[in-house]
Amino acid sequence: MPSYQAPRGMNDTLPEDAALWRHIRDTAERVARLFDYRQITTPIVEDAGVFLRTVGDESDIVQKEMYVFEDRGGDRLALRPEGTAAVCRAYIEHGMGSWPQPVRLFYFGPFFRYDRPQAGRYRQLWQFGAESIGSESPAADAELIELQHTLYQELGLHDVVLRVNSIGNLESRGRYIDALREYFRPLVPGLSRDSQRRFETNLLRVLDSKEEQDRAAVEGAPSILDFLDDEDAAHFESVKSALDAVGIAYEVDPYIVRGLDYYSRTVWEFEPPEARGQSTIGAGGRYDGLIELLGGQPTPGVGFATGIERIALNLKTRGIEPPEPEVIDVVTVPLGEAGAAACLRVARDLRAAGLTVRAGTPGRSMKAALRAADASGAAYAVIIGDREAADGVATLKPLRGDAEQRTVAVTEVAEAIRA
RNA sequence: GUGGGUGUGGCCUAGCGGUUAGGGCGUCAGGUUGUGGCCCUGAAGAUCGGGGGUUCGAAUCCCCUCACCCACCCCA
Repeated sequence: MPSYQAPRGMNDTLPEDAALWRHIRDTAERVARLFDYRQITTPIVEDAGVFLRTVGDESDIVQKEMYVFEDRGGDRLALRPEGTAAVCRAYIEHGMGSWPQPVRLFYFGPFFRYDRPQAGRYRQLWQFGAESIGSESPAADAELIELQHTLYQELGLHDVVLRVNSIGNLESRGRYIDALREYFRPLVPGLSRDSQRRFETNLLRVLDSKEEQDRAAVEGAPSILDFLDDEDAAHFESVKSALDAVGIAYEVDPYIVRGLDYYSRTVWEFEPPEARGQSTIGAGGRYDGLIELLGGQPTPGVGFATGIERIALNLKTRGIEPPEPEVIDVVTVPLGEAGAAACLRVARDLRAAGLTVRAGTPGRSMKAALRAADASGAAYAVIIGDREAADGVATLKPLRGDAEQRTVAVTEVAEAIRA
């Protein structure tokens, strides 16, 4: 019988990565609080309609990446592929429209996409996201971008590049796509094979082509920014001004196209420099029509999501370590029966004093026990054999530096370590 | 979903038709009487991802399958 493996595209996060993950999560939550965003936790499963209605029938997420199943009661449920639609569902369900607007929310949790796995792309992925719902103001867009930017700065990802764009509203986007099609149509024979296919299946993706032979055609293509109406253009200008005001560097990239249908106006993404492949570390945008699609009152919103695995990957490649790695203060070395009992009592007292204590395994030789204690990285070994136990003392042995070991009363080990 | 690459004890890896499948790291034990880090010795641990086939003989060749990686697609 073959032994079990984790499901494809899903990973165990091992203890060695726990501190890094905790650091990312703590930083994200702390930064979110600095902007007065409050946490919302929604179920991992939603009615499939929440995503089917909002993400876009044409999108890959709906077409082929969603885990959908029927429960025993016959309801069609989906493992959530993204956070925004679920948060909006909660906004409507809990009447947040009558809260002070905008409602600022953040979340942290697992999401699921039935993709073909690749480095940085998983079937279960963790995201941190923030949403500001109820404000049409460009100030909200800029606030989210600033929040996200602050997060990366706090984590030490100083070199990530911010690219922003405006994709206007549905009508102007439609006009743009028509114009783009007309522009490329005569050029199709000269395009790469991939781009010829994209011309038919996903026109906007032609703009993303990395093929050298497409470059001239792509560079001459019309820009969506020239198709924005006055209001959308003014909105985008205000977002950029706000970013300028707080000194956040960005690059306007008219070729950014967010994957989800519900986006309008501002869209953005953060990427490591020189990155290829599954490299986008986090992305966001405005989704003014989304709440209405879910049956709520017309309500504007804007938000972003960032991938925890991709952040972790980038921190690792830059050699950034969590500030507080897991440390052991003390390892006990119990020798003999009386020593073992005394060790248990001392360990309990040390833990009560807030020290991390690894209980040494009784029955090992002292040499073996001390080898293990040393390898653990602990600062001290507390040795209690029957000899010490009889006298009510412990041998406190510093494992780092060159201080001498000393004998202290079992009741005073914590004080001795603190001193 | 499409195309390509990889897969040897927990980790890294040698071997690429006939080896008791070798090494390093790690783990455990020991180097005399209760004291670690270096060093030394020993042990456990691999049906060579899984299944099938070719062959007198396969980790080594072929097929299928699974997983990971890369590109596409798409995206966090």
